[in-house]
Amino acid sequence: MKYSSCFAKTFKTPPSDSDSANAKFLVQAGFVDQTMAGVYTWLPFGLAVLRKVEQIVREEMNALGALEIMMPSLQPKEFWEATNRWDTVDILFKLHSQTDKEYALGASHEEIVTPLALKFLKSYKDLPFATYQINTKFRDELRAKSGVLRGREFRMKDMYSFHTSQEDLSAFYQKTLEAYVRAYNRCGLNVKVVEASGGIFTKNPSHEFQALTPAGEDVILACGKCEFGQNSEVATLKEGDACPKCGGVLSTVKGIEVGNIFDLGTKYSDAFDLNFVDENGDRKRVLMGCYGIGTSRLVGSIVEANHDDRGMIWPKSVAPFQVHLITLNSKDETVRENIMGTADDLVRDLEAQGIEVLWDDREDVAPGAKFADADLIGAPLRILISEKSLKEESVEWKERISAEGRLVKFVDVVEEIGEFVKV
RNA sequence: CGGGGCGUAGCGCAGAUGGUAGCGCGUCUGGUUUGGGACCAGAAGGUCGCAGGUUCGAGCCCUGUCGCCCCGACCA
Repeated sequence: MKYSSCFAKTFKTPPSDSDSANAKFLVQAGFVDQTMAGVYTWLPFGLAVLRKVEQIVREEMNALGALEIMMPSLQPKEFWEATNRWDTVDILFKLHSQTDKEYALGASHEEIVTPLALKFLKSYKDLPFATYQINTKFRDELRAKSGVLRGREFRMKDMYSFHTSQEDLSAFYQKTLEAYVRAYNRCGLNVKVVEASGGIFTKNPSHEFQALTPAGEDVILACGKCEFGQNSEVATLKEGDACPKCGGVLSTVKGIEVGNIFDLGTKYSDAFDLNFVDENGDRKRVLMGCYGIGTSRLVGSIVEANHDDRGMIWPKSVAPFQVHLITLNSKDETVRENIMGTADDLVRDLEAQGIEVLWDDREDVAPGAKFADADLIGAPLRILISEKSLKEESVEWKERISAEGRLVKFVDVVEEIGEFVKV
């Protein structure tokens, strides 16, 4: 993609009214645009990142055997009354139609997925199964804050599982927990699995996934060696204690909650009378689990955990594009055409291999502005073609995470980039 | 919803004691430039969040209202 063809440009000055890194850089770099408090438009670069994050999550859910569906955001009042949540969940957006019917905007989808299961689930032979969606959620938060970390409209993957027995549910719950850790790691995030209040000793366990970053609002006790963590609000342990799992040392760190999983037991199957017939012909309650990842929050968390004072530093796996190509102008007409022609060929070769490139093809822009934009946008690899590099039959190769660049010969560059983008 | 801060050009800001709005960046035109946010000349762009009120006169004073940010309570 040519920078000159993208309508969503970077801003030289960051927005004045934000303090969190994700709000500042995502807006300044033209990844998102704030429509109102807690509501954002995802622009081309931001959407590219969001899609990659969601694809990673999708792959991990598929690997669990879950099937993707899409449930409605506009939801009937009666289902929310059936679970007694219409009047008790205060973050629920409620709206009236022109004929004065009332609806909820989906804050969560137990009220949709459980009646859905009721239509198909009859026998133990239908179990277990899991289904999920990646969709927009609406929650009437009293205070939206911190850029995309807490919006009133946001993206979320929510999965629901259905089981005949507690053993089966617990086993799937554990598999999902492990899949979550893999998904976060693939997104370049270091997470701790934190026992939510009640913890493993209660009948219905719940776990939170905390992305470790100084910008986090939750204080957790985390093991330095394994993924164990405990929310400091419910902690029975303290800093310096031994990790109950691996014996490592526990220390206090800050985290952003990027996921939450619940053993729901029969809470929703009770509300909707969701049963199955077992091997003996007896009617029994279905057991359920639900599992959520805030994917738009995940994007913000990745920025919080991966930036410096000049801009974002995207992990390769979720970068909007792998290569940020810069061409510098020359006063010599022939050299200039050579630079642009070389860049054009390189882009074609890379894109033929499925490697995404942003080419900053602007000609009347000072070099410093292009460097500053590349740092701000944060693609993993910056490739520069100039009169200087042309004389060496090379491009200048500089990774976002390193301070120094080096020259790479034209004949080698496509292959080297091909190697670089793997992993 | 409680507390605090702020709404003036696309972005960032300035506008003593009320007198009819300005700066930087960006944008447009022409020219000169091109390795860390260039330079010269010219130009466009604002019912000062909105609604009332006080006044001869309001960006500025008063009342109300909407919005945004931060802290708190609550949450993926």
